[in-house]
This record gives sequence, C-alpha cells and structure tokens, in this order.
Amino acid sequence: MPVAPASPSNNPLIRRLDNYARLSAEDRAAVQRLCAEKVQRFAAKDDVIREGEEPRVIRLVVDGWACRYKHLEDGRRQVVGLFLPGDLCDLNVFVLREMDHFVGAITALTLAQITRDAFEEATLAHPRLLQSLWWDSLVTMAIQREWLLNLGSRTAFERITHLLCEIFLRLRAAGRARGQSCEFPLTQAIIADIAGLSTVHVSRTFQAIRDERLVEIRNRVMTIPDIDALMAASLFNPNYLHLSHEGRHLDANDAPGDVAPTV
Amino acid sequence: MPVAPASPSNNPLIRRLDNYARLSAEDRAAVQRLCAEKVQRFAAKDDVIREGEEPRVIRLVVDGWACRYKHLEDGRRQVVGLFLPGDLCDLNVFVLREMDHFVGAITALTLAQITRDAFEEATLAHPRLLQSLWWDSLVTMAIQREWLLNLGSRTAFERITHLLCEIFLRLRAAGRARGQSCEFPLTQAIIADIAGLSTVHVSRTFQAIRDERLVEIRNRVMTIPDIDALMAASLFNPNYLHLSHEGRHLDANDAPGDVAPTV
DNA sequence: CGGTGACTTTAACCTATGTTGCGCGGTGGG
DNA sequence: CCCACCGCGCAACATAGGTTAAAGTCACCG
Repeated sequence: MPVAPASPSNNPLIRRLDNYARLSAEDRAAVQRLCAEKVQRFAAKDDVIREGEEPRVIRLVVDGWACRYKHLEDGRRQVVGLFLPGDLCDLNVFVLREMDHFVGAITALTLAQITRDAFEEATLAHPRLLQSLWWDSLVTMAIQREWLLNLGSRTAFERITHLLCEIFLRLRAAGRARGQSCEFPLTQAIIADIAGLSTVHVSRTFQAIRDERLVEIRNRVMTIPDIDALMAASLFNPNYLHLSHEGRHLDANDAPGDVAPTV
Repeated sequence: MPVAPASPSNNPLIRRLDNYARLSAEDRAAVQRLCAEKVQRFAAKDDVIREGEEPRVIRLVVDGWACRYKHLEDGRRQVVGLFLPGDLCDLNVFVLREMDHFVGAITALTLAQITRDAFEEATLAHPRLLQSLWWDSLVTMAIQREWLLNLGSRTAFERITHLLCEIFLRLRAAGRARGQSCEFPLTQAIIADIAGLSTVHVSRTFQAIRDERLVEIRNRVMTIPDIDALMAASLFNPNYLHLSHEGRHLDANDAPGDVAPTV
C-alpha cells in the first residue's frame, strides 16, 4: 500500500468529511493539524478508555480499528459501535462526567487526541469544518439506529451481511477501499459481539454467505464481488450513511481507490 | 392531574435539563419561550415526519409520547427511540438532507417547532443552556447504546423490565412520576417493536413479570412497587442516563412528584 | 521443528422465541 | 344497542439460534 506524499486527501477524516461538503484548502489544513496534535498508540485489545472514567479529550482514529462496547454484570458483552480509520469519538463528550461504556482497540491503533481548546479554536476559525463535524456526529447516531434495526429485526444472515456491507461502504467513503476489496481484521468472535450472536452461529452463517458467494474473506482482506447482490441479501438501504450529496449514488462505483474522479 | 400555574419547573424539558446543571431564571425563561414558539398537534399513530423528508426544524415534545421507527422492505418494523414529554429531537438535524427514519405519535401529541434561527438566538444568549442541550443530546446517544445492549444481549424478560425501568426513571427525571407510579400508554404491540419480540412473546413475558410482582400496569398507569428489585431483575445500570450530578443517587427516592426536595 | 495459543469448524442436543389461529372483553361509533 | 375493532390472553406447534465440547488449521516462537 504505497502512501502518496503530502496530499491531504490521504487523510481518511478529510476524505469522509468531503462526502458531506467540499472543504477548502485551509479547512483541510486545519484538520491535518488537529490530527497531528498529540498522537497516541495502542496494541490490539487494549482499552482506550474505560467505563467510569472521565472523558477529557476528543479522539480521532488515525489508523487501525476500534470499538465501543458495554457489558452486563454476568459477562455478556455487546459491541455498540465500530470506529474505522477517520472516525471521531463524540464531540462534546466533556459535558458528561463519566463514560458509560468502554472503547477498545481491535487492531493496533493510532489515535489523535484533540483538546477542547484546540477543537474550539479550529472550529471557530473554520465554520464549514464545524458543520462537517456535526454531519459526522449525526451520521454516527444514524448508524446506531440502523444497528438497532439490525439487532431487533434482521436474521443472523441479514445482520452479518448488512454489517459487511456497511463496513465496506464506510471504508470506501474514507478512501480505504480498492475496487471491490478492503481490509478486514475482524474475528468471528467480534462479529458475534456486534451482531448479538454466538460465535458458533457466526461460523455457521459465514458458510451460508460463502455458499452464496456474496463475500470472500482471506488474509484479512474482504472482497465483495457484487455489492448490489450483497445489499439485496441484507436488505441494505444506504440512506442512513447520508453519503448521497451531489447526486452521488452509492451503487455507482465511484471511489476506485486513489484515482481521481472523472468529473 | 392538576396543572400548577406559571411555575417554570412544570416544564418537563426544564426539569430534565436541571438534572444536568441548574439553569438561571433567564435560561428557564428562554426555554419557555422556545417551547411556546410554534405549537403543533398530532393524533395518536400519526406520523410527525417521514423517511425521505427534509428536516427543517428542531422539535420538542411538550406533551404526549412519540417514537422513532424504521422498517425493512418486507414490513418488519423496529422502534429505535422513544420520545417522552420534554424530549428533544436531534439538534442540528438541518445538516442532513433527508430523514432516514420516521417519527410517529404514540399518543395524542403536542410538539413545539423551533426554527434554526430561534435556536441559535437562544443558545447564543444562553451558553449554559446550550451546554445543557448538548448534555441532552449525548444522553440520547447513550440511551441508543443501551438499547443496543438490550437487543443484542438481554433476554426477553430482561429487555422488557429494563425498558419499564428506563421509562420510569426518565419520566421521573422530567417531573412526570408521582411516587412509584407514572403514566404508561404503551401497548404490547409497541413494546414488541421496541424490544424486537413478537406480541405473543411480550404477552407471555408480561405474565412472568406479573408473577414476580415487579410491575403493575392498570388503566395506562404503571406502578413499580420496588424499583431496586426491578433494576436487579433487568440488570439495570443507571449510569447511561447520566443523572447523577450533585452526588444525587437514583435509588434515593428524590423526586416525589411536585413536592420540593427536602434539601 | 515441535509447541502453544488464537481462531474456526463441526456435531449433537437444547431452548427461547416465533407463528398461526382462536377466543374474550372492553370501548367507541353509528 | 349492537357491531366492529382493538388490545390482550392462550394453546399447539415450528424453528432460529444457543450451548457444549472436541477437533482442525494456522501463525508465530523458542
């Protein structure tokens, strides 16, 4: 994976915010500065922040995957959110006194810590940026709602295919997909905790998915030969990702890696 | 239910925001003005806003119950959020171009519409109010996460008792409970759509709840004889409601209707 | 090169929850 | 006053998904 030099659009956060509104060069530079502010690294499976702790900074995923999770007294565990590169933890968390959930690294993880002051300074100077960040925050809420629909109403097969579909589209929006493929470091155990299933049943379900040749996962890389078929199988309605500005359509293959759009 | 005269603390939104930070008399007056701005009424089961429509205003529940819901192509329906009196739809919704879900009235409903301009004017003049509204918004997200835990990891019995517990505590925080009782207009069908269960199983589960004498529902009034027992049965951890400021504790019976606190 | 641990697969069996369908009682409209 | 409808309860049966346990695969490591 060759990393292009100083082009801002390699920054997955900028790529994502661009889905909402074109940022100016200054806006982009401001994001870059925020991302570089104070970098923090975690090993896979480490906790970034624990339930009960006081939130002090906004965190931004520069690289790697993480998740929010909760558990019940008796140990049952539920993943309630997924952070992909370019994702942002809640704006304004400072307002709360205490975390009500954990954030844990799934893979090796690089985070940027953004202080309240740096954030306020940046958004004051770049109102368009602030708008984009609100958009991001509302999309996060929309994803949570879609996950509720997933857990409450979809079958195991639909839940997992829906999840795979969402991950692919989110990564593509962050400039992290190439063609029909993207990185995929999730184990079946984590998928079980996301989908509210047992690991055994996740395994069973993956066989069915393989049988229908909807998805192929090998060496931590996921390939989706026919995204429309996958979307149909999972009853996937992309509206909740709110990516459709400029008349863009998700089923158009409009993000072919790092190639510039033809428009 | 006698309505006391002009006391601002009858406003459920003010009551709720007071859980986060004491508002000044001016802040309260500003909230009152927002609530009175433009009132809109709906009959039970009407839709307030539909998927695909453009969000233009912030809405505030003055009276009645409503819910957010989504559905799948084949008709399966999932309620993904509950609005109780004093609840607020998402700040900043304007940023999105299109609703990804429905909002529907459960009971007869009175809403206040707050325009973007009125909102900005009020929060500019009352920064403490803005903070409280962010707190509210973060609590809404926290509730969504807890619901994910509910659907993904709890049994039917736990899901329903947890829901009842949450409703009671939220109503109490809005000054809408009296002693161990509160209004309760939900049918078993709606509870089924919230909990991701069939109506038949909701009915079965309510029998078990009745057998254990955890909750009594009669004439649209719910009574919880022993909230600690109910919390234990549902593995309820109140931290996600973020009500605990000032060392307040939820298990203290600290909101006995409209009586002033003893402190 | 063999060992250890993390992940996945498989099989047998179990149970929570879904489905269908019917009956009952209250309530509101004509 | 009666009918229709809605919300609820109940029973019989069907099934998706959970549980337990054992074995297979692979990658890394000493």
